[in-house]
Amino acid sequence: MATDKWSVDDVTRQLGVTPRTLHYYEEVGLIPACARTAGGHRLYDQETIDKLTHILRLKEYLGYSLQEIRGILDAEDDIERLRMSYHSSEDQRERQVILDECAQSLDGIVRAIDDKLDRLSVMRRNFQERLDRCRQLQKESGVSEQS
Amino acid sequence: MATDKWSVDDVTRQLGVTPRTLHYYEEVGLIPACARTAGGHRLYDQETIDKLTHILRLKEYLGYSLQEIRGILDAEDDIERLRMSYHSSEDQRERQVILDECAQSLDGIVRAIDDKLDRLSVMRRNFQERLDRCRQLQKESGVSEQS
DNA sequence: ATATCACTTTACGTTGACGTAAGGTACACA
DNA sequence: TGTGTACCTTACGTCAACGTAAAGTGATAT
Repeated sequence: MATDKWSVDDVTRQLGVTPRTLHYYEEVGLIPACARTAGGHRLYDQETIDKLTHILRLKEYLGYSLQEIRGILDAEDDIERLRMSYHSSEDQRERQVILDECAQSLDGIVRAIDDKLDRLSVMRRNFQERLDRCRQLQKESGVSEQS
Repeated sequence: MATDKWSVDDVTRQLGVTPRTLHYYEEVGLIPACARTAGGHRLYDQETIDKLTHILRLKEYLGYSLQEIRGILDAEDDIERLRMSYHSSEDQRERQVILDECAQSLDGIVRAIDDKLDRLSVMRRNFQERLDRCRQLQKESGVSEQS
């Protein structure tokens, strides 16, 4: 039950982003408004830091825009809420609808990643061939220099 | 020896970009200034279309900026020139230097793609697990509705 | 020949994702 | 209790990669 809190400086060091980025993500609603000290300084909890890590990966590795990321996060939050309220199940129909939406969203993401993996593999082969030809030229060039 | 030429409209339809994009890429030197009709309308040849295809893939699939892409294209052009002038070999030292640079550049790209592939795979697994859990909830929810 | 596109150049506008500066307050430490 | 950072809000600035509008010319089909 440590419920540790970290300052802006801590977070920026840990994640390699600027304070402005943290403020901006909060401003556009990507992360929730975090706790504050008596004087108004921000205090980030572990959950938010995890979320930020997730966001940065989606951005850097998958190339999603912040808008798209918000869509993904929303879908994930929906699932989490459903999972929490599993036994309260007020409206089963709505549960089903939300679950369908989430499954579709997640399935879309997985498919998109698969596509990306395929295309990346093709490009990898392509560049590897170029590199091989380049190395071949290097060898030939080296041989001709020996004479 | 057809040396066919295509209009702006042809190219934009084929590649799914706007005329402005073609103009812009020419403006910043990503593609060479193409041939024109007597009246000044652009005529693109196959080579330029191939280059554009390559550029768009680098942009979309690898997420490179136009600046980075120009660097890659330059390296590729260097290799091509070396390949063409193989037997004229004026300055062997310079050949070696250029070849080294190209090999390093290409190697860097391949490594970057490998990194990307790894990270993408990790994220794929991650989202797949989320999807599986979602599907599990769907099943459970469906079962409870049957009662 | 003429109407209708397609295309040209020039140049200002836009959007996302922050950068940066200003002016003031909070925190931590000696 | 001072003092040097760290942080706050507000707000204008920036940069890439185009979008878009204007005003005019070229291509083409009837």
